[in-house]
Amino acid sequence: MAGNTESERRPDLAAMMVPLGRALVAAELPVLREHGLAMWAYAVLLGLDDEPVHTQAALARDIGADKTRIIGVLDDLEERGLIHRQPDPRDRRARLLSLTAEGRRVRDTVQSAIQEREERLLARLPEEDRRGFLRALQTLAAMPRAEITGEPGPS
Amino acid sequence: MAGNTESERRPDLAAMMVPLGRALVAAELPVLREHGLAMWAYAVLLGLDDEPVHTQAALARDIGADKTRIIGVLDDLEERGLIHRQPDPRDRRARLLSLTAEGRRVRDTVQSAIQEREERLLARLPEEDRRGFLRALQTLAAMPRAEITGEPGPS
DNA sequence: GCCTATCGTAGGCGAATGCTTACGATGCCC
DNA sequence: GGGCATCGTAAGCATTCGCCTACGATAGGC
Repeated sequence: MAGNTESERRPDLAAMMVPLGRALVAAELPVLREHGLAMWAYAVLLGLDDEPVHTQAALARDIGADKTRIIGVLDDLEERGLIHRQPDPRDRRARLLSLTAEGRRVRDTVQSAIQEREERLLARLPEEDRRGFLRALQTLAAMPRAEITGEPGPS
Repeated sequence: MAGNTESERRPDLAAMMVPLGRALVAAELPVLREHGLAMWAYAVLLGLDDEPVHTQAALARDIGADKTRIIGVLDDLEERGLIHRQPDPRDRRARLLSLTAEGRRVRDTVQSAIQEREERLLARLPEEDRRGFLRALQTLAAMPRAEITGEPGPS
């Protein structure tokens, strides 16, 4: 056993990760619905988080959406006063995107509610596992996709 | 700040887990295609893993698929000699499902290739994080879905 | 024996998604 | 100032997925 510390058979990472992800999303949905947000709308609020400016195309890329598919989402969020969408004076093709104060408030409220649920879940893990889990997850999530797929990527 | 060891802002679990899951699936696809397997077919091979017997409906439930949607997959796998599908003598409505020797071989080959890639990825994590990550992931993945969503479940 | 439920199979519907094309407005390189 | 690229917008297309209905065969309770 000495050199074989973790040779226990385990399921594939994806086989665990994907259903878990689905379940976590399902857990988010009621919270989002309470605030009248769809998943993509929430993703937009999160994507606008720190970035002060943005162009719609860049935002779409960031949150893994299609450029043409978030337009309706942005329309809705703008109408509800959660985001600003002003023409960029320096590039009149682009629209500057930012959260309104209300948008920030909604994002914080929703994210707090969601993460509170998540913390309740994480609390059931042993302390050491939880820390490693969160650190590893953040590390992996921050990796460029090409490093995970092993592809050479779009050279 | 003493009692606040991990208060660093972190993304939502789902926001990390879902894209990561997608990337891991994308990493699996070339391997699967090499062996002529679609994702659902691989899921079936994995689902038949240890269970000696099965009914198609139970298998579908296990791998999170629709009862009516894996029929074609099973047809194909049977035709290729990777699974057995015999009528159950004790319940002539049902079909007993099992892996053939060849099916087991393919499953092992593919899974080894997949997990080898995964190990290369995991190797980039610090040892302690990796252990906690894998343990926590297995714990969470083994939880019934209702415990994650927080729903009372289908009582 | 009847009634109800389950199994496998077939087909279809509606929503979501990724991808593509097109178009007018605009910016940038040279 | 001409050519090319990018931005936002609109529309369409093919695929996938979850879900639902239906149907014949069969089990099982009573």
